[in-house]
Amino acid sequence: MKKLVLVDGNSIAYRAFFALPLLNTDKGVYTNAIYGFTTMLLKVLEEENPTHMMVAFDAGKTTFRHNTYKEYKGTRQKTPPELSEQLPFMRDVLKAFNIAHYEIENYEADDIIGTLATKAADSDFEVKVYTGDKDLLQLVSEKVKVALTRKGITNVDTYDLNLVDEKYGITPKQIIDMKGLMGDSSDNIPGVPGVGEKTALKLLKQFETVEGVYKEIENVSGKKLKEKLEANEESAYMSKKLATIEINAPVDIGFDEMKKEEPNHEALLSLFKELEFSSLLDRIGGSEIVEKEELEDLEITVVEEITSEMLVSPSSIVVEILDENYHNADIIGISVANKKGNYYIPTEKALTSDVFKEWAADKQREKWVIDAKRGVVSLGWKGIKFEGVTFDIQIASYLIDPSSSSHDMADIAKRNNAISVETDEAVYGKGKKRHIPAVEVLSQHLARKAASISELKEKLETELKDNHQYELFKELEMPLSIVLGKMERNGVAVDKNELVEMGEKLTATLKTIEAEIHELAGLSFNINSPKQLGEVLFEKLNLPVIKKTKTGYSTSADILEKLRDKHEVVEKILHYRQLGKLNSTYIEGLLKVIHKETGKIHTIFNQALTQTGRLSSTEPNLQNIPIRLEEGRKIRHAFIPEQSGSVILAADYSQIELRVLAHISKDKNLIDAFVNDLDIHTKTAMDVFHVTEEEVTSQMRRTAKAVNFGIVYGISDYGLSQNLGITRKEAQEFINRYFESFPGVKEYMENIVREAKENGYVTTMLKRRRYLPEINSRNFNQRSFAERTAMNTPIQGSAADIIKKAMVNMAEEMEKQELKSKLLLQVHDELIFEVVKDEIDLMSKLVRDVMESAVELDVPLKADVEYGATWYDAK
DNA sequence: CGAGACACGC
DNA sequence: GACGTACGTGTCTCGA
Repeated sequence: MKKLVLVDGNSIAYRAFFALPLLNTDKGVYTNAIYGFTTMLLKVLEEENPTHMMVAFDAGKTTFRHNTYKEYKGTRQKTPPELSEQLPFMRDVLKAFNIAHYEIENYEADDIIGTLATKAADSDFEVKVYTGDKDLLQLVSEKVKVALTRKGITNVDTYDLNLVDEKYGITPKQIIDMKGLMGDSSDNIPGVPGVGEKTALKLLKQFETVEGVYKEIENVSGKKLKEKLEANEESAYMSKKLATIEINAPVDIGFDEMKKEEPNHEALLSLFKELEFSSLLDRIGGSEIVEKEELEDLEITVVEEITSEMLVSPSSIVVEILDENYHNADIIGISVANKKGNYYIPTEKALTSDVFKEWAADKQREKWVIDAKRGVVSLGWKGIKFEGVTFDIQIASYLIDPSSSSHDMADIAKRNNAISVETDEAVYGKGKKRHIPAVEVLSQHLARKAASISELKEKLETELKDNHQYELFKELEMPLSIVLGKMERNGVAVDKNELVEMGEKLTATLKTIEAEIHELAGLSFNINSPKQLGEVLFEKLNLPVIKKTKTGYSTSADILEKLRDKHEVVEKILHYRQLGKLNSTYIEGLLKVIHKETGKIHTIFNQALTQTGRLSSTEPNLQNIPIRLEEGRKIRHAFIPEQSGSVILAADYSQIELRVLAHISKDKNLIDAFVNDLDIHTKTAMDVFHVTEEEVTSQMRRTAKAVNFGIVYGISDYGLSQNLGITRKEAQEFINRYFESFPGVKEYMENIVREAKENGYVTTMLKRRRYLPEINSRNFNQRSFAERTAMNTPIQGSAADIIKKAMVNMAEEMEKQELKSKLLLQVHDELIFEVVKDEIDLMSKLVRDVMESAVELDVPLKADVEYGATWYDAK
């Protein structure tokens, strides 16, 4: 069977351009549309495996349709130059793929496709059309299917006769009539004003065509509608004509010319390289070739015996661990680079060498590293002190631009044009294939890493200084990494039996609920499968479908919440979900990560990940232990002090983000509220609803709280509406009223967006930086998102700065006073300590003082301190 | 093995 | 005129 794939080139290019962020190459060539277009081609070739293929483009500005209606596409904005400059590259891509492309004066790509699809169907081809334009659905027939881009570019819905009927309830031919009636604003086709998709479909069901409507116009129900139709009869006929795809365009390309040939592999490789499509190079199997030609062996010494001459100051050092999790993991090799040379030290040699250990522990001998914490903690587990780290290139890279996809050595080296370092994945493999390579390979790899640290240290240091971030680096993040390392290494004690017991109870309850659900549903199924659950709820039990996801019915908690009183099984499912989450993530999850030797839990804080400057925590994530619902909160009973008699002390900042907002916006009203220590949500409610304190209802306070939440997290009117279960309009109204009450905040929001547009980035109080390239995007979504980010990042990021500062100050103070208490965890606005009995009073006061004085603001900082026998009791 | 749905914290 | 909307981590299912 012959199979012809026809692609609407302009339409796909447009979709790709607006769907993807504005990527560009080192040379400044924009590539997002080319990239999207290319991934789509790859996918089509893979999935369709066509015998014939052709991409049609529009030619010129005017077409025969302009003779009918000179305003055709009159409202369409000019193609942005960032996109038009990409179009020639797409033709290059097609050429390399050996795919035909075609255009004719006076006709649109649609018409070429329509003509060829019709011809091909007659010549026994199976035809598939790829486009982002719904108009093309009129071409669907027995032999012609239309793949319509859905979200992004590679995601498509394939329309055949059935699907068109299902979605619209009409035949493909009637699509034209639909457009005739409703028009198309994007093409500036007028249609009948006041008639939208719904009305058009209703009319077509009754009268079949535009002609049918007018023939029996007296039978149209609704006086207004009839009037509108009568007044715009001419427009309707013209619109139908405009929307009709020409199937007899003067196309002079034969099917022979569309035969799909093998791609020109070399041309593709060089093109992808030029465009910097590294992930696509992988897909066409070109990455090995690329890397090999770059690497030249570095001169290294494999160390037999460590001498102090090798370990001069400063030295760059790499302590390599295969495992992502470095707690008590094997060190597979160590490399050192300095002015004496590049050294590879086999692990055993290093760990048993007194020279090495002495050097490592010597604060005076400078070390430059990548991911200091990783080295310090892993050597710590081996009983080796590692001090004197003055430069961590990972943290530097993160501070310079947190948005970089990763801050590992291969990445940093590549970004900064340093000597090339292979990716860990290329050297070690991934998944099952991960392994330690031969020593020649390993030593090269590690030596290259160490050498690139030396090579780049100064460059990044200068960049930090230029950005006024050196203090942030040197005085905050570097010392913080040591503090975090100690917290991780120390770990948190847990009551294993408590967890096991809770788990047993949960498992039993879950079994009961499961049985009840199966009983109520009348069949046994996997409640954890949203797919099966959806089928049971919406097909078997016929509950109303509120929302669909792209794979089926949505069964998320907020949807189930709305179905609560429709069927008693819903409540049970919600409960089952809640307990299931507790059991699998928290009980079983935590039991799994209890360390075999220490019996404690050792998380890893990622200090170089979030875009705002917050930390994150993994394996396990100790920043999302339940607290909101009592059943989950009980998990905190299992977090206990290591030493008997000690307590868990939790200190959290009260409203730190809103206080930061008051400070940076200088809003008088907000500053007053905090200076007078008011309940901020009540105060907001009073202002937004124009009521006195006594008149504030709990509902009002709840709304005000959600508004404050929205301000802090940078959510949109939509987000707020979802949160409160109100309409978007109402949400916008609340936001407006908020800004009326806090005009300084509004001014700040406007200024920060302007600043972001001018600089391309925003900063926090301590000069943390976040770039927002999308702030000037023409894509509404991307731009709006960047604008909200501009407003939010200084707030959330400054709060992160402040608590980090408090942590560093606290560690310093505790060391100075030689306290035995320990910092265990940080949860964004909260610090958790283990406090020995005779330090309770001292620590309670000290923690509060240190947190509240971490920085000086226009409003007071407030920290609440609580302690108890377990984390649960520290409330 | 990766993507998607879902749920937890701030 | 629609777009599809806080972040980060982890678990489970499901289809390739």
